[in-house]
Amino acid sequence: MSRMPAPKATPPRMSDVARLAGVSKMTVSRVMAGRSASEATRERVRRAIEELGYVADAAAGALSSGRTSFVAVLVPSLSSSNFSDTVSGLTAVLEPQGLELLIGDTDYLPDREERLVRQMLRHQPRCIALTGAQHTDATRTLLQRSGVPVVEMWDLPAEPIDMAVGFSNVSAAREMVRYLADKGYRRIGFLGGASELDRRGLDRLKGYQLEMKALGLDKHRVVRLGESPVTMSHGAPAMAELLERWPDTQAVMCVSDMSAFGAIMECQRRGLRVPDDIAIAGFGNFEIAACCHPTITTVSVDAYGIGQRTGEAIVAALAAADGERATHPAKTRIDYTVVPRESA
Amino acid sequence: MSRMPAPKATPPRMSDVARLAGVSKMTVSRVMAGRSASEATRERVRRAIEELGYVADAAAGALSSGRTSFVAVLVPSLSSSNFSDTVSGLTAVLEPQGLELLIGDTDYLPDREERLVRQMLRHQPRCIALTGAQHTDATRTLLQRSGVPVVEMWDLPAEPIDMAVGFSNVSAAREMVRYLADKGYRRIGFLGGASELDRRGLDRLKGYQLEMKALGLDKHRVVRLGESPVTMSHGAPAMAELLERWPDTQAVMCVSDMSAFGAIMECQRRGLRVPDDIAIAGFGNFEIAACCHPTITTVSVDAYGIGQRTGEAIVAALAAADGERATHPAKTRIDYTVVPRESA
DNA sequence: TTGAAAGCGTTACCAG
DNA sequence: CTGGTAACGCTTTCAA
Repeated sequence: MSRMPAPKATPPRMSDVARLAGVSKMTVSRVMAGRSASEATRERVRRAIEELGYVADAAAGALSSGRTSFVAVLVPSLSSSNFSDTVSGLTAVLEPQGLELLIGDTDYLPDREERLVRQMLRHQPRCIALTGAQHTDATRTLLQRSGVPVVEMWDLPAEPIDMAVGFSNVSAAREMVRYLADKGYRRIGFLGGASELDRRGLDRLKGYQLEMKALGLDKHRVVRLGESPVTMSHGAPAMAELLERWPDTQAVMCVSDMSAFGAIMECQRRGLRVPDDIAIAGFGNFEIAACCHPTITTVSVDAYGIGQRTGEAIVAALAAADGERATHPAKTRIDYTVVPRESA
Repeated sequence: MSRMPAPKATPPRMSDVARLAGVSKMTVSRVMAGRSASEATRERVRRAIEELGYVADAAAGALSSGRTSFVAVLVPSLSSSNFSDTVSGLTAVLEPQGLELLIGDTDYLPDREERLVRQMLRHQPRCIALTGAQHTDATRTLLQRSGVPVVEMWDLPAEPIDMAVGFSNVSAAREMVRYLADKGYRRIGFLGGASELDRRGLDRLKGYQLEMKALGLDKHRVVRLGESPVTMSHGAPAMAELLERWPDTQAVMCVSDMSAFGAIMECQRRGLRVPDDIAIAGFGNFEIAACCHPTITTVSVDAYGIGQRTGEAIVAALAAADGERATHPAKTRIDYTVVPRESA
């Protein structure tokens, strides 16, 4: 098989299509945009497009019309299933609107977020969706000046930059503590909240501490271990350390189902029965929580739904920018629920 | 907190920066590109940019220079950790080159891939990375005509469109069969390969069948269940069916660690010990395979490495396009290895 | 329903 | 080292 001599010449332009169809560029443009044109013309143009394999240049269109079809999304980690689910939810809502996602992975690093925001801004996105409410000052200034609508996801900051779609990680964690306390557990530990960069993890830790205190229980059985994103392998050593320091612990709450899974594995290795000898709870309702043995008691958060609602907020914001007096609430609260399973 | 009256006026342009710095647009352009300019001028321009919060318009730059900094990547599923790892590997190599990823999720649907390819082509990407070698005719034509270099990942087709970075899923599966046979297992089953759209899954099934036949063993203990992406929940019912139909099975090979995990859970539920009563092997070396109990014997594939090598292939292709006579092999073979663990 | 001309904001190219 | 001018490929706007 010989490599083709590259038919690269130069890709066809709209003017080429126009010439072949015997019409003006404008008519081609109109046909492509689905605007008024006689059926006959339309057909001729379509045929010319097909024959030449014409693909319109988005940059030229954007420059000329002054608007792109980009929506920027920044998540801390694409490999966390909850964030990729959020991206799926966003896609589901935005794609039918003809919007395209510009996806970025901040790796939980505020500086990286700043770099990415600057980079995406160069593409004139119609809207930007960020994860969390923690941003560098430069990022805030950048966003402010750009005038691009911003949605913050996965949290409910007191003062969103613009809009927010999420829930209180503090409250969610408190609810889990109450669930465990209701079950009769008193000596409850916490695994996670290690990274200062993962605000949501820290908030869950804070929720644990606040509620334990409110219940008059000891809130110091905390092992902060492992960087975000939280993976399964973090759970085992953290659990080991916790058992080392507080052997009489009755229940352990983990910052994520991932670490809860690792913790359970560690218990099995030590011959501890879950939940008979020690109860373990997770957070996030990842697939594994329902599949492993014992199944993991967790807090279920609709990650895909966060994406959908964010998508809706974006669509509303764009409509509003188009002058249509649409009002979208600045904050959209997402439900979460404690899901009782076998492990706690 | 009152909403700002939108300082949207109109974002600053390069000409605004030029005026404020007292130089021409061209000088601003040069400074931004890091090209020759006296230190004094450079500093004045930088200050003006800073003061105005100027962000260059990528579309205008692309139109003018005739080149973007986009690289398009299409994966079947962003929520599969192996593909998001590949994306990470790509990012690691391409970002330092000033290239930006345009990420798309085909959902294992060839038609969707075609739509996405067309959409990405509108943005004039410098290169396109696809997953697998199965594409619609229209997709191939589209790519061919565009003249954009293409890298196919995760497979090694006989005739790549342009370049390929991957491995033979057939061979990898055969190797796992040999491993199991060497361990003394004879009645070996296979779980997966259900979706006609997941070529890699089908290839693993084919590898199983070929090698079983080569070894003179019965290759019919196959349960094809569950659509791609393969999730944990697919494993349990598939395992149940297999045990129902062939109760004397000694070992089971799964199309993915995800289904292997589900299968193991099903065994535990039935009181079957793994591997004493039945051995189970996975594919992919996902994190769970090393963390669960028993740990899962699997085929390790360097997903991140596929991304890196693809990134390198892309960089080479771009250099070649720039006239630099760089030669990059059309096919890059990625290693895989059977990882013996507890489950088989 | 269709067409011609005028830009959109940047960079390439050539002068100075 | 710096500046003017002419594109880049499309859509807007205005006429016909």
